[in-house]
Amino acid sequence: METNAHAWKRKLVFSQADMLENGDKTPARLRKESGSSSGPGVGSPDEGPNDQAYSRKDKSLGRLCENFLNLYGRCKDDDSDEVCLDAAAQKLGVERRRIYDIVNVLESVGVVVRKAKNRYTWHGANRLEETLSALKDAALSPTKSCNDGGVTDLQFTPQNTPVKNQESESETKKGSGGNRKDKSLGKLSQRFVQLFLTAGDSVVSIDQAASALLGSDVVDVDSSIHKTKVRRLYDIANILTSLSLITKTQTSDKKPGFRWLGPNAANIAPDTDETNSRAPKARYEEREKPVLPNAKKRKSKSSAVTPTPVDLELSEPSPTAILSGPSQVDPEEHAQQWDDAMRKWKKFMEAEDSNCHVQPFQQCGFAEWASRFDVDDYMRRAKASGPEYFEKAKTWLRDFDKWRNDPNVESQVAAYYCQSRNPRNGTSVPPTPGASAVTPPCARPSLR
DNA sequence: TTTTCCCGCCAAAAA
DNA sequence: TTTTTGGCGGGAAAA
Repeated sequence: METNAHAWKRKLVFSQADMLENGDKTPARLRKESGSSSGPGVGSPDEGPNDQAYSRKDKSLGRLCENFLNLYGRCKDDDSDEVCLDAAAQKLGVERRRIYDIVNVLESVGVVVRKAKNRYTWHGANRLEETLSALKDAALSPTKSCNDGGVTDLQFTPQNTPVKNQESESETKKGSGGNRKDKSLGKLSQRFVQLFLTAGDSVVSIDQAASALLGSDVVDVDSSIHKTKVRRLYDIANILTSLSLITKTQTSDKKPGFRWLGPNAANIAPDTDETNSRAPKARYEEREKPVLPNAKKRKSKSSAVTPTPVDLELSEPSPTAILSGPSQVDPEEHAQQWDDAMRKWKKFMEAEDSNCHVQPFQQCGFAEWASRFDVDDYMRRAKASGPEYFEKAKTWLRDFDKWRNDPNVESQVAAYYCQSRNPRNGTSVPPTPGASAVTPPCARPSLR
């Protein structure tokens, strides 16, 4: 627990320091005098060589999203669930542009919903499954537009043009006629998620996803349109990763890819008309067409800001727990799921089949369980159950978090599996370099 | 070298 | 018109 708490604190303390340091509109990243990419160097001439130790991980969309979740996912009763983009940018110490990226992806899965200009409503995980269900439904019923049901428009243009035809090579030029919304990050995110929802638990490679989202007629992986799509997919993936909906992994041929960690796709019931009507209202609906002709160029008004220190006093909840908010699901129900997963795990251990693979991780249900476990709620209950329960729970949680947060957990699980199948020695050779054999944490102490 | 992805320009859309 | 939104791709950090 301590460790974990410290990790979170460290992360957040760093963010705060970072905010304070970069309060001006200039990114901490050093811009070369010789000029940035496009356009005149807008960078800051006064930026000295003194800001050293820049690490772009600390600026990543994923990290930023985590901070965003911390900020809005922990609302107490007296807090509003309204998200103001300006305030968010200010509190997080980033340019408004980055907030748009995050919010668009969050909106695509129903975590927030646009309420008005510059304002969103926070829904956390409340609508997640509904949204996923609607997305799955739309993916499976190509003739049905999600628009009808109120869920974020996706997969089809307002004219119901199938995705595959949306982007032909002719459309590659920026600003060219194609519907801008069709290329929006939010929509792309939904289509990306749909790939997982309809593909079972298989790994989706980034190239594969880019090709799928571009349409079957664009196959050249080196084309600029493909590269652009890949860039966007990384943006989206980082945000979805921080929501614990997906995790980075590799395909069988060592290509970068992602695996679904969210609610088990197989368990997400296709949307019915009835549920659809309750689906979150989101906004990629057709906006009124502007009557005005061209807009004007404008000098980039950096909305970055002088951040105000925000109270990010945290314990150590996981982003998923934050997202889930208080008591979404009975923790005892989760305990049951965990025990089931453990039982299945043991069965795998005893099975004759020694085909060493990561499947046990998925099939036992650990991934799903981990993504749904409400740490905050569980720990609250543990505390209420008495000091001895609380101590046990803390110990267990420390192990569990260590296990869960390890990026190599799948290969570790596989390693453990191999080890247990291999009686030759007690210290197995992990199948994946760098992975050490670990056991999943033992059964979670039951409360009262 | 390749992969990852931050960053901010600038155009579309909205007010 | 001004302001908000967000597509896009250069190019640098990280692997």
